[in-house]
Amino acid sequence: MGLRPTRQRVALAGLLFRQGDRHVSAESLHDEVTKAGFEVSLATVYNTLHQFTEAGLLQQVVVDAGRSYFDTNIGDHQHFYYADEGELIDIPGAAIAIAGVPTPPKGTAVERVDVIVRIKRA
Amino acid sequence: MGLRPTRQRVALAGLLFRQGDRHVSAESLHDEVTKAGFEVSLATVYNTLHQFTEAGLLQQVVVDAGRSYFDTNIGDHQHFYYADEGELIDIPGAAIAIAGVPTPPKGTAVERVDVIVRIKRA
DNA sequence: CAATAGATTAGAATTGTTCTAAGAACGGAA
DNA sequence: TTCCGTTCTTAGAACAATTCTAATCTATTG
Ligand SMILES: [Mn+2]
Ligand SMILES: [Mn+2]
Ligand SMILES: [Zn+2]
Ligand SMILES: [Zn+2]
Repeated sequence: MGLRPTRQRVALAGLLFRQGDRHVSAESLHDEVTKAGFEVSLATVYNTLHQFTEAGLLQQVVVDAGRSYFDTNIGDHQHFYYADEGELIDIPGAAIAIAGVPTPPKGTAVERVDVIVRIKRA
Repeated sequence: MGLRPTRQRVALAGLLFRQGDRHVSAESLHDEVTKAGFEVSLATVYNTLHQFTEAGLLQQVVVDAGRSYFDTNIGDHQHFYYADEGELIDIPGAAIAIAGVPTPPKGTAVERVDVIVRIKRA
């Protein structure tokens, strides 16, 4: 699965990786690439985000039923999720310590431990 | 918001709370209630699951883009998620210890900390 | 320069979820 | 007990997020 540097993929990669760490939804990235003057369908944005994820360039973070983000920060870290604003905020991996994860069921291995700290207007 | 014991709600509550702890999707519960001989629309199953959640009888667990479960175990606990089988397995709350959650942004407070241990065929 | 295999794209289809408005149940007044 | 305003309930329709599929494009090989 060699990813060719097509017009669509180059445009999306440019937006995703130019600046620092980003949390984007498929929809928001599609808006962005469209406003930047490129013609890319939303389906292609999804395809590309999944391909980049599979290639290890992105991480997918699922926060709500029917709402997921793609994260350019692929290092070990966790998230605050502020549902009122639909906003994801990074928590450095070093900050949170998770102890006591039990042995997973036979025949399986731990792939990733996701922590979402749900926050609310106080 | 007094919930009336309607035919639909009584049927759903019966299925949800008869046996031990359960993780159901709206779709799977709808199948179940239909097979049990009741006529309840899928929209009503969603309504009811959300009402029960708001009433503190259920917890919603979001695992994948477009896949969420409702959990009759409302105590403090966490989950293994076995994506290959779409299966959620409880981890007792006492097992996992989470330390070092940073202070949330000003004006917000922590509502809940969700931990999902994603497991894979080894 | 074919011919072929593999990759790409986006429209269409599907899935999961929420909204809305018509009807049903309730409670108070007469 | 009947009427009536109010609140609650339900499910069809609408919507939103995501995935599928097949037509098209690209690369590779002879
Ligand atoms: Mn989105
Ligand atoms: Mn479902
Ligand atoms: Zn992040
Ligand atoms: Zn559970």
